Amino acid sequence: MYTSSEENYLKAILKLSRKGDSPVTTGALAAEMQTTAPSVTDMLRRLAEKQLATYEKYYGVQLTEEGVRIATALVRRHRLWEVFLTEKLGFLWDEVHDMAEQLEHVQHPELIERLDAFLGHPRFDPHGDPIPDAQGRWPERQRQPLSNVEVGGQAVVVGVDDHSTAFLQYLDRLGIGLGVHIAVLERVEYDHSLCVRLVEQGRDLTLSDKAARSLFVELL
Amino acid sequence: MYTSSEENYLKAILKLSRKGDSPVTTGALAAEMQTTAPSVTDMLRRLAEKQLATYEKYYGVQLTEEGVRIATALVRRHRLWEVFLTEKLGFLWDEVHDMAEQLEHVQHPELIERLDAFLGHPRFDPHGDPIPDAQGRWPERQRQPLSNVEVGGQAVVVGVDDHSTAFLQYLDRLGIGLGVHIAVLERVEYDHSLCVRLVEQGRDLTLSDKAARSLFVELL
DNA sequence: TTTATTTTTTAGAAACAACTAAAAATAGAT
DNA sequence: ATCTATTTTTAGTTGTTTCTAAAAAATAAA
Ligand SMILES: [Mn+2]
Ligand SMILES: [Mn+2]
Ligand SMILES: [Mn+2]
Ligand SMILES: [Mn+2]
Repeated sequence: MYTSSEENYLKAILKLSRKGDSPVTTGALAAEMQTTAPSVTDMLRRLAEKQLATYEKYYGVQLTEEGVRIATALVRRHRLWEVFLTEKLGFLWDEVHDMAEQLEHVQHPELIERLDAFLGHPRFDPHGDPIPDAQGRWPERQRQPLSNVEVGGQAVVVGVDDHSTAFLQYLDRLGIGLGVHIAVLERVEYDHSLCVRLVEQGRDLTLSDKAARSLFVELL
Repeated sequence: MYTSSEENYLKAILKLSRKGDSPVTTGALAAEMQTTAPSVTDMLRRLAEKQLATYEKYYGVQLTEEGVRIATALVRRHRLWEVFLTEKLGFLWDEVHDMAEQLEHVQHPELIERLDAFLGHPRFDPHGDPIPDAQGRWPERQRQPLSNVEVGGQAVVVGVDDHSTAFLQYLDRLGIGLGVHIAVLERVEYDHSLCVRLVEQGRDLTLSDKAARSLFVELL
């Protein structure tokens, strides 16, 4: 129905507008898509032409209802494939994104619902990100950065804000992953770094403020 | 590395040349790819340029070693995905080809080997077609059309020559699928149709010559 | 061996998706 | 309000993949 390139733009526009920056600017999209501003302008005209977005010159772009529908379905496909790759094929959470970027474009009316059932209808992906359901509804979960938790508080890791391989592999080496139980022991006032205890492993370690702000947790 | 279009042409050239028509002609490729002769000529030049095929004007095309390697890997990916779709997601054998056509182009160094292991290293796909191994070797099986089996002979269905939805759904309705045990009861001389018994179901039926020639069996 | 038919290639064009360089519009600062 | 800096759009180009129409080559027929 739509090209992979069009779909990637729709997904990027949805991501940026859900982050709050709406309407989405040409420059923000160029940065997100790692391309140039003229390429973005071209595509925005095509998306508007196809009624997937409303585009006003020098102002920005917003998805139409149909655009949101398609972009949300893409996020659903991307994240379900990520679950498949980790749960069924044994890939690590830092390895699956690039494959999912390709798999999400596979078109078939029934495929993704079968995959969803095969995976047991997961609500969150390997990075803790919500998976929209078949109707486009997003599961909600009250999560916050670990850096917000007060000293003495306890929480469970439920997501990451930074999806880079470097950060994910660093977390692996520390023994931190989704579901890990963390107790905040101390906050260093000098650089806001955090001393925490991994409750299950019974191991203490120090996290930089940058790392603590990139970890999402649910309070206990 | 290569575009989906290039990969599709490589796969088609491999298919036709394995069928015996080598070198492959522009016309045969145009028919196989459902496109026009000029499009084929263009692509053959590009494939030759990239050392994936040797192409001589007005003569035909042959894959290079690298071309064979890539095309064989594609067939492997296509057929492993077809196994996944039937075995794990519960699709029927007439539903999986179009999805596999898309999935086969997903690029990743480890993905297909992980999928192969997850599926238990199958050697044949849902249509009975051989799945090349990671080194590009094709499993062999001495199979023949059901129409060749003499009266009184017994055989097991191991493949189909016609992959059309119409034929596959017709077989479903008859109760014929891979692994079904067939006994040939009688050959009608008039139109070469075949009276057979489905041994497990204990049911007798008549197959046209066209159908019997499209069914591959292994003799018992 | 000409002639006619079929097949294949060339020529030219269109749609898509990307780019660089230059012009235009907007936003920010004096 | 004017000038400056940034952002965005326009213009022009490239590469890919497809097509139709016309020319050229190969094959088949007379
Ligand atoms: Mn991802
Ligand atoms: Mn993810
Ligand atoms: Mn197939
Ligand atoms: Mn098959």
